[in-house]
Amino acid sequence: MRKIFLFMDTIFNKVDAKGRVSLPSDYRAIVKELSTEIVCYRSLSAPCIEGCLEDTLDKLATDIENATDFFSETQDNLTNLIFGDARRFAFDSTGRIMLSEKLLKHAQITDAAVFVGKGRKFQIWNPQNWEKEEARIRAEVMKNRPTLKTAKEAE
Amino acid sequence: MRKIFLFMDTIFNKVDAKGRVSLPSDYRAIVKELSTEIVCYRSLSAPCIEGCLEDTLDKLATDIENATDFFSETQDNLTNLIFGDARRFAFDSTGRIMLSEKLLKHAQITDAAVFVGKGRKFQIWNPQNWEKEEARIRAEVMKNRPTLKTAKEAE
DNA sequence: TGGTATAACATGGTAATTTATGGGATTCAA
DNA sequence: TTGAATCCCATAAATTACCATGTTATACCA
Repeated sequence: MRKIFLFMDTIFNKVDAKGRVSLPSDYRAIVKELSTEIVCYRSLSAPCIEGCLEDTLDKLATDIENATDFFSETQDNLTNLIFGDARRFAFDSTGRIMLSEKLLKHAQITDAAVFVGKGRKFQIWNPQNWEKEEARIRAEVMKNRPTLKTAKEAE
Repeated sequence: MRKIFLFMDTIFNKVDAKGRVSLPSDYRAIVKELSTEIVCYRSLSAPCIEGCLEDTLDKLATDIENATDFFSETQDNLTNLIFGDARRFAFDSTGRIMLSEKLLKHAQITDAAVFVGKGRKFQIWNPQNWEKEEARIRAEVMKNRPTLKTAKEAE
């Protein structure tokens, strides 16, 4: 098992009439090291789908257990939403997954999708929506370039 | 992985019609200690490509996780921008990588590139642009020579 | 020190492989 | 038995691995 798992890059893929999408090969390579499935859920903060390895959600669960006093009730509620929403998705022999109606609707995805790497996680966007979102983020980050230090203080 | 490695020197290489460039052999020697790949992304502050080992980004991912919480908006923005842009680049048996259109365009590279060592990272420049940038940096540094002490205080 | 042999490297071209994607067949369940 | 989900096959395009050559740098020897 490799030590490093990072979902990266921005990949545009088609969604066919059956709702099938190819998981980018880079992503598959990562997933295959650990299992045959990814976990997806509706993002709580944006009109997109979030995906990760089950390990990542497991780590989140552990973090909550170890820092119960740190987490507020609202954050606790958020985790409930995530675990209640999340589902495993396996990919077939050609590397495609079939996303659910619920997820596609939330992300407004019909015939094309963009996979955006986020390190331990990734997101799946409607291409037009992502284009706007990327511009927004870039503008915001450039306006006040964060350091890890200020990022922490800003919270 | 070796503990000590530094990307150094400035190396000029050609870029062929397919976007292939030889990674300088010194750089390859460093990369080979750990894997067969480097990670490249568009610099946030200059018209050039930045490259490093995946370890370096993995460390960044961990730092972001530790500095912000799972639901942080800051974390969202940072990870989208950095990991959404980065990509792995493997080199073939002759030591070449194939840079993407996106990266080449950002750095205005067409038929030649300059690799500039930066310690843990390195940059890839359009030769003319680098010539100007190097002159600019040198002039600036000479004008007001920084020390590590003042650099730290300035934060 | 000078000259030559050797190895390493950058670079051009081509073959082989992988990937994304469409379509059809098969299975399963309501 | 109808609709949906899964599996399998085909293909075009993009990516990657491989081979060949000239050039440069290095090592070796007289």
